[in-house]
Amino acid sequence: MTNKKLLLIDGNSLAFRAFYAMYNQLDRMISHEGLHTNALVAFNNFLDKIVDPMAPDLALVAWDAGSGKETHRGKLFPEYKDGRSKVPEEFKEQFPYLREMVMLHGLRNYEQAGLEADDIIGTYSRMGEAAGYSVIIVTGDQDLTQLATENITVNVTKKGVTDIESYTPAYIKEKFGLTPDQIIDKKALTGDTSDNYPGVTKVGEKTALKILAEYNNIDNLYDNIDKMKQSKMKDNLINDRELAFQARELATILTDAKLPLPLEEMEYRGVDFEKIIPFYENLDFKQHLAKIKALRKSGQLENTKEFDNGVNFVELKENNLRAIAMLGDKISVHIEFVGDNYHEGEMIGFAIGNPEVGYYASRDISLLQTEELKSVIENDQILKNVFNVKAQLVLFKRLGLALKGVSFDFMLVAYLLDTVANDNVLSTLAQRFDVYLAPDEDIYGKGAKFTVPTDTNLLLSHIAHKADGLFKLEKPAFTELKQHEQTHLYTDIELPLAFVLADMEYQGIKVNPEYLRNKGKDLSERIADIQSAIYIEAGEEFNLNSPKQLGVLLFEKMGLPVIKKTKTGYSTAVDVLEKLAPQAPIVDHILQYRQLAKLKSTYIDGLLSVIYPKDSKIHTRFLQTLTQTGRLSSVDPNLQNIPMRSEEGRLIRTAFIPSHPDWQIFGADYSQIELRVLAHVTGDKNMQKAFLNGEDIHAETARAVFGLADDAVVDPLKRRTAKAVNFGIVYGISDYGLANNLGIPRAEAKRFIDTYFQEFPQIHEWMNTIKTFAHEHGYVETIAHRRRYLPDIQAKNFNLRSFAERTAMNSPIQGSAADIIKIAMIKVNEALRENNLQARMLLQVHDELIFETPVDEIDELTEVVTNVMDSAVALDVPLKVDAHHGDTWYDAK
DNA sequence: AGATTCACG
DNA sequence: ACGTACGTGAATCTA
Repeated sequence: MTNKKLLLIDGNSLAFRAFYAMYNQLDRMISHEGLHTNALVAFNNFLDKIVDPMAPDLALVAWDAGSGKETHRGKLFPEYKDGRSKVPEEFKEQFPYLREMVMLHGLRNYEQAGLEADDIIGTYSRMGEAAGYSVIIVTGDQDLTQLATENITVNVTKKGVTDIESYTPAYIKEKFGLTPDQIIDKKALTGDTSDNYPGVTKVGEKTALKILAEYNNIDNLYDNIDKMKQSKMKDNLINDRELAFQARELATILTDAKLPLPLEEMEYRGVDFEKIIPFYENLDFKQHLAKIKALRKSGQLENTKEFDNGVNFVELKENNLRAIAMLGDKISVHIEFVGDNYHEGEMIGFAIGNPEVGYYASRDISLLQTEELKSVIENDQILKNVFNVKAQLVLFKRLGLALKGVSFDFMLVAYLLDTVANDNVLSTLAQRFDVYLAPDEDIYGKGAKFTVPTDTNLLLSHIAHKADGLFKLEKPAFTELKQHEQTHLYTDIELPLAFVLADMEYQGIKVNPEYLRNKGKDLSERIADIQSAIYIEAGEEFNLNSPKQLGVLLFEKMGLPVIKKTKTGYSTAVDVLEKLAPQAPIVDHILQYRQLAKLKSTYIDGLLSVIYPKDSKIHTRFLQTLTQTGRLSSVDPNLQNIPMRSEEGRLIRTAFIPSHPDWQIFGADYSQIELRVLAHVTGDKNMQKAFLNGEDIHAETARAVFGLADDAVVDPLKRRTAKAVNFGIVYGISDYGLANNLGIPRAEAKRFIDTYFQEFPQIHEWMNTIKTFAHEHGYVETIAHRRRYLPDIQAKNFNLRSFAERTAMNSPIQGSAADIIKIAMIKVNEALRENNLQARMLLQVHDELIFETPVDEIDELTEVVTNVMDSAVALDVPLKVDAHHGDTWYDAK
């Protein structure tokens, strides 16, 4: 059905692009022999990513012979290519290697005296077309688009060498309104500065397109030039008539050159792995060598013609559904969906299977709902490998299925192994384990150009490869997990938590859009009022949302003192504006404007835009594998930063309501969890005693730091100061930071800290111990062995190193608190089920859990939730939980 | 795409 | 002497 393929590559223009695509790497990419390799690396990427997967039947890389002077164009026009800047030495030295690389990738090099690469390509493209081939041209030179026909596609690099724009006659028509032939006429009129031939004076691309739209070609143009209305352009056209016809000749690519090499001699042979290894070694292509090694190990290098033949898959159809039952008790499952948001992203295909039996894949998602598939998906005795279990759980829920038996989630394991290197992308995470999968970008393109391939084989092969990759990854990933002593963390915390989170997200939280809309109207009016007041006070209108324009007004026009600067100019952040407020009434108005504008755009408009009309609910996604500490984060929308601190903002919470009548919102939060964790992990007896006695910890800290009697009443300022010190300790204290926060001199801050450490000596000791541990091991751990690597702990740069040290102190605290609430969530969910409660957990906000519940369950729920939470993990200090409920989230306080 | 600002724990 | 408080996400402006 598909034609045989002839691939023609414009070697010079692509090599040139390759060189400049990685020009910024020039000094970094030097082989041990001192050879620059930037163009070689980029060209090799092009061959790996574009040519090898395409597997053409015939392939040729055409090169220019000599400087261009001896070519037929040079003879026509002696100044041809004069004035070209000299080819850089660093580029020239890579040329011989380029040709060898081409050969080792199984393509033929070709050049011929008197011809340029484009003439070779022009001629062979016509020969190939005549012989019935689909011809694919790849070049960096847009002029070659003149060669496009129904059977000849011209791919022109846009950026770098792998980002390509495909020119077909239809595309050229759409883009320029021209036929491929008219590309030549366009060039005749505009000329070519880089090849040093002029066209018609003052005619550029725009004018040329206009002329051609009217006259079709330059023959017709000059036949009718007398009838053209008098204009400067007409004079130019008449004066430069000769130049135009000369330019046309120069721009015309030969399609009938005499070329001795017959098509049959261009057979594409694929990569010669034997010979390319020493070649890569010589150039220090470490990445590529690793890739080959991995392929060889997995036995994929038997057949060198097919670069990628390791995964067998069969398209699943109605008539072979029965085969699924024969896969056995261990499989990979993967539903592929579009975008990040699995609540709404379109499911475009799936694969299921294992290396022993093979893989079954289909675009037809409804096949998953057949009895044959359902009985496998929902069977918890059939163990499954997946990537991102939470996403797969939600996708299956959307299909009415309950995925069970998941044992290996590569995304979760990879995150636990190294939060720093984690980018949540299967193909890149797999590389760390020497498993090579095509990046999604290679299959779908990226950004606005994302498209699901129409080629079913290509799509299903990609998905099947993912499923297969999970099998290759399982063993090495689990081995490392065990070495880290993180098996418990994975099996008993993160994996079960994913199921809990999937339920919460899928359940969603109900929102009252009416409330938000009314609040929005109110805010709009008030924002408009404040805005006009500000404009009057400023004496001009400007963009209030622009810190830059605001800075000019406040600090230049009004001459207010500059308190803080940012990288780009004056800071206009709250703390700065608050200091300026007494000096000018406008500043206070700006602060009001900022607050209301934030509420309107982020919380009113933002939330309204993510309510699902179907159920009037918001379905956030909790990112389980993102933070460096083990906390969750929440996106689309973020429901972990709904306003609370200001009353005006807190009212937003009124919009969050139960999904049934006679239900309420219920919240339970840990009190001072991080300080309790601090008391536990440091073993500090004084702080532990405060918690064991149920003291107000900040007041107790104040008594210690200010040397007050045990029963002394603590005034609010001292308590506030002590609270800030406590926070500072948790954040990995420094006198500078504390001084800044409290607005006190550094020396005073230092005294607070010194006294604090005297009063809580084991905290001091622990801070030193943990920093030493980080220096020695390069990472720190939580109570559940959650690990955070700190590569900067050895940095020479003071800032980087200090930051790493503070992180070493903070992460075990913040991370252990995260461990605790995660364990609590799993246990709470179990307890709800065991107690036959209808209440549902909806949100987690780091130290609190939000539920919706029937009113008549509230007493029991309070009992169950607080008990489970405060006993989730046994620490050396008690955990305290407070619970609240009300008709809306706002009222649950 | 990066910087700034501000919302939360 | 150095000069940042820890962890996040969204909206907006600017280049």
